[in-house]
Amino acid sequence: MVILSTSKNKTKYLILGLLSEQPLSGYEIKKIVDIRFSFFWNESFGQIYPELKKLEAEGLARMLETLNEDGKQKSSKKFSITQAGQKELEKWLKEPVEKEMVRYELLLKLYFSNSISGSTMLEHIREFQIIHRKQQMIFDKFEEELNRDIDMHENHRAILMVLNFGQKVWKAYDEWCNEVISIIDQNK
Amino acid sequence: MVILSTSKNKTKYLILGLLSEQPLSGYEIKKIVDIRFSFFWNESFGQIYPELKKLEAEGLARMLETLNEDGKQKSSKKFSITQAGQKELEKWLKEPVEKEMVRYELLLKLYFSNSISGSTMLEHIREFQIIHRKQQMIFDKFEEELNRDIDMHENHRAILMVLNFGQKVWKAYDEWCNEVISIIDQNK
DNA sequence: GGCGGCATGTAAGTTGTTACATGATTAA
DNA sequence: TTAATCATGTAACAACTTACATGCCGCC
Repeated sequence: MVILSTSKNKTKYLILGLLSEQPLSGYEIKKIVDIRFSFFWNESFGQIYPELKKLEAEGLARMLETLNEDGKQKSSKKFSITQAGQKELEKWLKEPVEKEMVRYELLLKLYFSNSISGSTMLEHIREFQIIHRKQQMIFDKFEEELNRDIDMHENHRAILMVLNFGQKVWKAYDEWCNEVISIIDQNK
Repeated sequence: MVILSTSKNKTKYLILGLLSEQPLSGYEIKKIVDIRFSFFWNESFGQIYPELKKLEAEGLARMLETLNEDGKQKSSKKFSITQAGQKELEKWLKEPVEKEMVRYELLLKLYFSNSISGSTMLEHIREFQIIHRKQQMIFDKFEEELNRDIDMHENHRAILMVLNFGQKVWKAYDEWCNEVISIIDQNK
């Protein structure tokens, strides 16, 4: 039995990465991923909460005081990163990037589209285009925001690069949609 | 308890889709996915073999004769699609496309790259670029091949569109890499 | 008083990966 | 004859989703 220690479990590093910026609760982590990362990452509560527990047990994260000044229980449990956690994060950041994982159901359907009518396929592609155009508007808004208060995040420059990836790839999606739509339209 | 029947299990449809073109064995399915679909899909043996069994049990696929003319056992088990299977495939093809799923570890690392040196990040991006340039050459070769024997597959046109998706998106990757590399280089 | 958002958490199920076992055939 | 490739399969595990339970808080 060969033991391989390639760092799978990416949830761990996502959480450590976010905690390295500021203390956060599980709920806040989920919100950030949904809003800012959704175009290249996803996580569910079912992964985040257990992982936070595990990180605490391993000494990579620490739960902050859960009492208010008045002695009452706070509603949310915030976690901060420990030194060991920061070290673990940096170790992962230096490791080679594993192949991204993608699964485009649209392309699968298109590949097999012989079995259905062109107009059905057309609908699928139009739907794809609409959804991704909405995301493009979100990119624009976020980029504008970032350019306005330039020092909101110290990792401002890196965020812009990530955003730019989305912009470029989503633009490619859009152009492809236009091309494919016109091809299918001609052949109807 | 609410039962929702959105067709998850995509392996099923991938197999049905491939079988709708020609009878195939599990091994051949895996090969096709690895070679032709790898840029937008993946499957492992651990999914394919059990799924084939299930499809047969459900009457959506049928195992072909496993004896040669000389009465000896063939080494591979080929499956063909049944009428019920073809119907099931078409049903799925008409259903709305579910959101594609993507996970770019590179972007996650870039987002958190404050914690590491620019040169490490640069290496990651160069590596990403190299890997994807190799894929671009594969796209080119496959496209050329398709344009040569124009009737090799009856779904020739659809395949070209799928390929074109890869071409466009991979080009966007490449341009992004160049930009990001030059930005990081300037700031070193 | 009820609704929506905030907030934490888990149990059950599904999906997907990996390592391993096994054996046939082919090419050097 | 030995290594590679073809070929099938499964068991154990890891990852991930989903539905559900629970309760707070503010506000209309």
